[in-house]
Amino acid sequence: MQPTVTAALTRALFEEWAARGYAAISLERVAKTAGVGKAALYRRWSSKLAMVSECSEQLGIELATIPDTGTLEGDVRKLLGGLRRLLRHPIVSRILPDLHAEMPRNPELAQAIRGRLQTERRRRAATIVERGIARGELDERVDPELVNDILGGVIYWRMIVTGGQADSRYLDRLTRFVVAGIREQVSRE
Amino acid sequence: MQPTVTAALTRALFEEWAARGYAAISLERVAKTAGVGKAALYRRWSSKLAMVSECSEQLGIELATIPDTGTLEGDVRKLLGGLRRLLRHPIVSRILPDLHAEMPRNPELAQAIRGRLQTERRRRAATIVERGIARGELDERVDPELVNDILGGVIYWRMIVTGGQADSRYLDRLTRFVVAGIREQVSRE
DNA sequence: ACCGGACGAAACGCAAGCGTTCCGACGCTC
DNA sequence: GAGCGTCGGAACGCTTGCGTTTCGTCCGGT
Repeated sequence: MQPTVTAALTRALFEEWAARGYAAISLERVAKTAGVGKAALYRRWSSKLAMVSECSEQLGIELATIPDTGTLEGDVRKLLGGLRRLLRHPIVSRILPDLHAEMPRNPELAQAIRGRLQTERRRRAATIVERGIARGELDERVDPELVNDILGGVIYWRMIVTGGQADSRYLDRLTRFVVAGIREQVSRE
Repeated sequence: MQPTVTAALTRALFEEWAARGYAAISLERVAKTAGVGKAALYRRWSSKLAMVSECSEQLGIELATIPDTGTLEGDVRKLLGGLRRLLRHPIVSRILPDLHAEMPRNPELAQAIRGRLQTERRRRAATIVERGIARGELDERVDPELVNDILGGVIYWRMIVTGGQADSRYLDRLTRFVVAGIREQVSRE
């Protein structure tokens, strides 16, 4: 098993996925793109689902932990900046919506993804909220789940769904929006 | 051209779309589901793309205008409630993410969708903001675009991407969050 | 120098689905 | 009641892609 061949196949899979969409992935084209025979592919994975499931797990790994900037607003801005960088990636930006569309139809895939990407994301939102509480910036009743939805949802919607861009000015406004919302969420309850 | 046949084909297309995903739509199955010969289908649409493009335009029509509740908070809550009802629809909730994944790969489809759904959505967000300004609840510098992203993005993310549910309590908190954010957005600029 | 495993390439049988064509049946209009 | 258009159903040739198999080759270990 040559590792270079495995790497070439994995990279080719993501290219094919981004270009054609999940359902239209052809392992024939993947092998050809990788400059590899089909036999080498089937020696590693038994089917399309097996290959996709295993390779998908590499998607969310690069998400670094959020550095502590000292303020809630700084942390939020930093997180949004990281998300923007991720969603700008030409491969990721095409694969993510495809993945989300496929998950309800493919329980095995859904389990692999939810177990990895989303747990990680939730953890990061929780970290930010906890820091805010520890600093005294936030009431302890703030719901990390809602904060997580807002941090992820708005920028995902903006960049992926509507195809709009998110410049620094946009991120700044969004940051202020989110911070104000987090504070207000509890102060009136 | 029997209208009942056209209706049966259209309905069958959406069922097939929701069940299999855009790329895996089979017009053979669509015709069979509709209880119709393939000839009847191809007498109406020249290809899969033609059928999907035309039928897609029926998706966003039902979006009613937002009733004026008298307060910004009431309007926002009403809009979110309507979105929740839409996103709970079993067919819509499956087709929408599939559509968003397919749009970057299919310019013709993208144009049809962006021209209909998104323009309509933007208009509704703008209406709410304008009412808020007219009532004196909002500063006139509020950016309707950002408001639109937040209204649509968070609940879409919550219900479609993460597969979570949005109960009334969640919508109430989200409403407070959004209203607070809208106000704060400008007051500090 | 030899031997075995992984390699690229090509062909296999099979299934699905495209868009087309032909058929006989049914219903409406004149 | 004769004629025309649409209907459902079936088959057509064609392409794509699956997963398998068979080659001959190349490279690394002993």
